[in-house]
Amino acid sequence: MPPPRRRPPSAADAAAIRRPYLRLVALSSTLRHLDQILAVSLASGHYPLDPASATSLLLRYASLRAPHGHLLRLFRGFPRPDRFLRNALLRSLPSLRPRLLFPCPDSFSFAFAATSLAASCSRGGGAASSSAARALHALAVAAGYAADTFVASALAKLYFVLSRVDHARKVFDMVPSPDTVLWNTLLAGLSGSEAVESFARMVGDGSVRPDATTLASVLPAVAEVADVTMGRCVHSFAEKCGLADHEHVLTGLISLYSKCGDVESARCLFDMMEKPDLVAYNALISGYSVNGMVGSSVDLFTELMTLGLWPNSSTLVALIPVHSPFGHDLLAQCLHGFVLKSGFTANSPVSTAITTLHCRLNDMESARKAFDAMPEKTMESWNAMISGYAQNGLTEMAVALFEQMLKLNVRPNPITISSTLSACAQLGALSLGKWLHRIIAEEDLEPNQYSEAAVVRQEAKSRKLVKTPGYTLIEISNKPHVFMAGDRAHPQSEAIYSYLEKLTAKMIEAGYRPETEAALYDVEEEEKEHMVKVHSEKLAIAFGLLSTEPGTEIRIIKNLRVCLDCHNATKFISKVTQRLIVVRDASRFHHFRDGVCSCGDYW
DNA sequence: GTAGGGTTAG
Repeated sequence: MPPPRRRPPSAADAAAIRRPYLRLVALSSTLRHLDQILAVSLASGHYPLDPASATSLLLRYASLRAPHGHLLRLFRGFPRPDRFLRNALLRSLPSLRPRLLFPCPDSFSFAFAATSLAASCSRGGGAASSSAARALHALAVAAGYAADTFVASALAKLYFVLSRVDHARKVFDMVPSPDTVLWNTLLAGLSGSEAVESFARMVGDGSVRPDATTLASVLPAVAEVADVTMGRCVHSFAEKCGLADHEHVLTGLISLYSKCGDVESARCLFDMMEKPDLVAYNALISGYSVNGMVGSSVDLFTELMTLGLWPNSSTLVALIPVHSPFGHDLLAQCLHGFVLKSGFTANSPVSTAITTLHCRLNDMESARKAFDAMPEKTMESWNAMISGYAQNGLTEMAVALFEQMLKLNVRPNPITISSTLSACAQLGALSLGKWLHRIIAEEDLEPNQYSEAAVVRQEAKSRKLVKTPGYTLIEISNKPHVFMAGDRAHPQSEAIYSYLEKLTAKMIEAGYRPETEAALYDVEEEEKEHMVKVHSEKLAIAFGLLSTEPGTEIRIIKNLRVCLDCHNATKFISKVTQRLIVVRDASRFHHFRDGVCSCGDYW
């Protein structure tokens, strides 16, 4: 029997089914549900749908991540789309379709257009996106939407994504009465003192109320520029506003206190959280790591894994102890193993941290493996590997990698250049060094900026009220031991000094002559101290020799640059004791073996 | 039937 003929639906029919239809669409939780609704509409002669139903169907498809082709086909099924439907498609597609703006774009159109352009830019759009952004901005201004806070915040965000802070500020300045969201956009986009100043302006202005997003946006900037006192001020401000319990604000505060070195306060806030999420865990893990508490950081990592939270790249970058003064061979292997197994190898920041870690442990083969495994190397990746080679005395490898970088048309930055220059100097590769200087002069790598940087560093140093005291760290059976110059605080102090005395006699026999004070030049604070004081490196090495079996490698870490006399003495110590001694000082690694140092006496 | 802003790593 043929199916009964249906009469076409009247306007009254359409209105009657719209409400349950919209409800049905809103309740659908899978693409399959939506497909079924669509199929029923077609079969029952209700297609094409009215624009309102079509809009909700399209947005629901988009929110369930339907393929973009599907969204486009759906859209094209409506011969006369209204502005709602056009706006819905503009919002749902991942890159800007300027044609959808016309005719008669409204404030929704501009806000959606800016948002989709920003999304495509953050996925790696280049210079073309910048001109598209300016064109969109000009259209919005011409259409009279420059003062609309919704349009302005979307446009400002777009410019921030494109790193055009100047344009973003202009967008903000065009709005006579910015609302909280627009202020928040500005605060989130600016960094450091600029953000802090704008925050002060916002609060001082008094016309808008800061909310949790305001604080969450400004806290990273406060942490960047401020000391712990200002951090506490912002914290009490948050408390006064009743915003200090908000999860994101708490996370920002945890990060702030961690960066100021107050890990205890950070932990307190973390413990206040009802159910800390991954971001909160990451903030505290990072806090522990940068403050040298690698054990606590690993414990917290274990805790989050036990809770079934899966780490992301930030977790691993925070966890990998590239700042720790100690070597962590076993931890390095574990973490590298985890990165390999969990598929983070392709993540550049993670693999760069792994590269740096291996370089610091002088395991250049593993470092190179991690480096080579990165499908997309960032500037940081190149710099990590090049400076790793340079610091470990593999100067030719450093220069070769630098050349490879240039061949691949990757532009070096000042850090790359200075690492390579230091390698050239060690190699005595004068012509290559000169060539590099020419590159510096030819490319918006002004040689001045290097000398300026040096002046700034010097300035900062001389202004410091308390100079960093020199110390040396040595780890024996997983326990750290710290020595200062002339230190007698160590429980085995007596044994260390008497051993050092005997050792010095042997060294003198082998030809060692202690340097006199006059021979020292350009030295760090500790070296200026009176020569009768025994430098911390010598104490740490003597302790290491005493505490380990013959033949064991000695590995020490000095926070300042190793002095001329200690460098010379260590050469003799390696010879008379037949030990490999690895010293990491403030600028590089030194491998002392049989009276010779890998740095070739250049450091 | 449609909007804009956020916390963590380097």
